[in-house]
Amino acid sequence: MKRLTGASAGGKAGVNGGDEPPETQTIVGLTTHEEVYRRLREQILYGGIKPGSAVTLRGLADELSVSPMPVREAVRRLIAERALLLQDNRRVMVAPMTRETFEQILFARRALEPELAARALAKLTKSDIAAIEAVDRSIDTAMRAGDTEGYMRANYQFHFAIYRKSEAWTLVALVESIWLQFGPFMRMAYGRIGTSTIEDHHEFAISAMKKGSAADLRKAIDADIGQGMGFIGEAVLSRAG
Amino acid sequence: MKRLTGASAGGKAGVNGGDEPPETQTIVGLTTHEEVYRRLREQILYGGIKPGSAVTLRGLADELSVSPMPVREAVRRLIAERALLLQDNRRVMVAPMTRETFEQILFARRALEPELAARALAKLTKSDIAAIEAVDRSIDTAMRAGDTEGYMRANYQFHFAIYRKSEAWTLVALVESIWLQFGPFMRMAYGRIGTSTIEDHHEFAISAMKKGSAADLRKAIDADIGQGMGFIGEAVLSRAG
DNA sequence: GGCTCGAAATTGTGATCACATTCGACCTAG
DNA sequence: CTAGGTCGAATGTGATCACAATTTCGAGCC
Repeated sequence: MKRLTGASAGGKAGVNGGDEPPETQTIVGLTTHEEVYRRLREQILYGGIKPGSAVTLRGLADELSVSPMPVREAVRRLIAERALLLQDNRRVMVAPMTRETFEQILFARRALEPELAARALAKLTKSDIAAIEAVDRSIDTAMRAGDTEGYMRANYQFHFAIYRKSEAWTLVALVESIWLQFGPFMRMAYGRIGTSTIEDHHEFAISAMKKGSAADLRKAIDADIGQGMGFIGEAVLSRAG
Repeated sequence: MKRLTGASAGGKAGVNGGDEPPETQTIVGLTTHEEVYRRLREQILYGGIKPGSAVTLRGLADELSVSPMPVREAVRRLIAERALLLQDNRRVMVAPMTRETFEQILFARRALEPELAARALAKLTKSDIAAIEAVDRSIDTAMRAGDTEGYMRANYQFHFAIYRKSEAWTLVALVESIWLQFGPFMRMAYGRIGTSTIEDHHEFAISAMKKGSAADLRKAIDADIGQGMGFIGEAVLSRAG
């Protein structure tokens, strides 16, 4: 069972966790709900929580050994970002995917992500590109090993390492929200199909970055989106509407 | 001073407000924080809160005669939607506008909103169009009267009456988040320039809807965005970077 | 034996308290 | 008169309690 090591800044009212010395090795300066948020966000993004499965405030609180309060705030935030869905029963779950939602996410990604990559292009240094290449190699490794979560983490890093270089924070935030919404389904898709059949458009993207060609980079990103989302579409939406 | 009339569903622990009979005329079924959220959202969207001005949890709670708790959740949600900004001091304010943010919002609007309108086109009935025309007339009225807030409300209604008809909820949610981010600046812009000089692209949009021409509708919406955002750009960003 | 109804447990929501940090005003020293 | 410092008020964060609504599960009835 994971636990949030030690208390962070802010009010430490009431009894302490108990068995740990104060001032543990946690990254200080973060509020507890922020830490809970990041942890949940990762779990959702990399498929740790299956779509349709419900989460409860007290359950998560126990799991992370914190009080329900910071969990409430983290969950509320994730609901606002559409990573979680608040049902009419006021219960919280990972949102299921419909064909319509899927299609809209695909459109939004194609509209925003190639642009983001193009904006990043001018600001990419040699060492940035080298780092991105390294990430791409770890994608290949994970892919060949059949390590789905590793693949997803690396794939996320690959894309956002580029996008963040654009320094277009407003757009990056929009795209991150979109990724949160289809993350769980990526996991389902690769869990069903496997990672071995993925064709790699990242090579084209990297060579486009090296050439400094915005048009080629847009094309590569767009192709990558189309293929990745195609997988999800086939695997997840084949039977349901 | 506004107040949230009566208590809503959910725990009513401790002493009651005091002076009101139970079961007041409020819309029941809504949680308190949801109601607070909508109220704050409106204030932000229509410029009731000036950019850069700070809001406090207890301040808002007193203003609405609720406990700080639902305000916390509402504010947290608005922060996640980027309508409010959590500073390093952990204080909350309406986000200021920078040239970069402005430019990104403009891009995202142009990428998403014409598409949304085009998707709505097929589902628009005669009566829908008539209703939208009525909203457009109220825009004219407010414009001539110099009623900035009325103009903004009606303008918002005009756009989202169309967009919502697309039933593309995922995309609509993205666009709503974007509108929340530039709402306050629209108010500033019109407060400075006035509403009288606004050219009306809505007529073109309406005639495009009547003709059923998706291409024309896209063009009209795009032109409307360009003009509206141009106003904000000139008025708000003329001096600051 | 399958179904229904009711009691107990679980869950989300709101209120209140506790505390560390930060902001602001007032005061004092130069 | 200005700059620096100190103390009090205000604020965000987390914990705990209270309560209504929903869910869950087991006992009783047909």
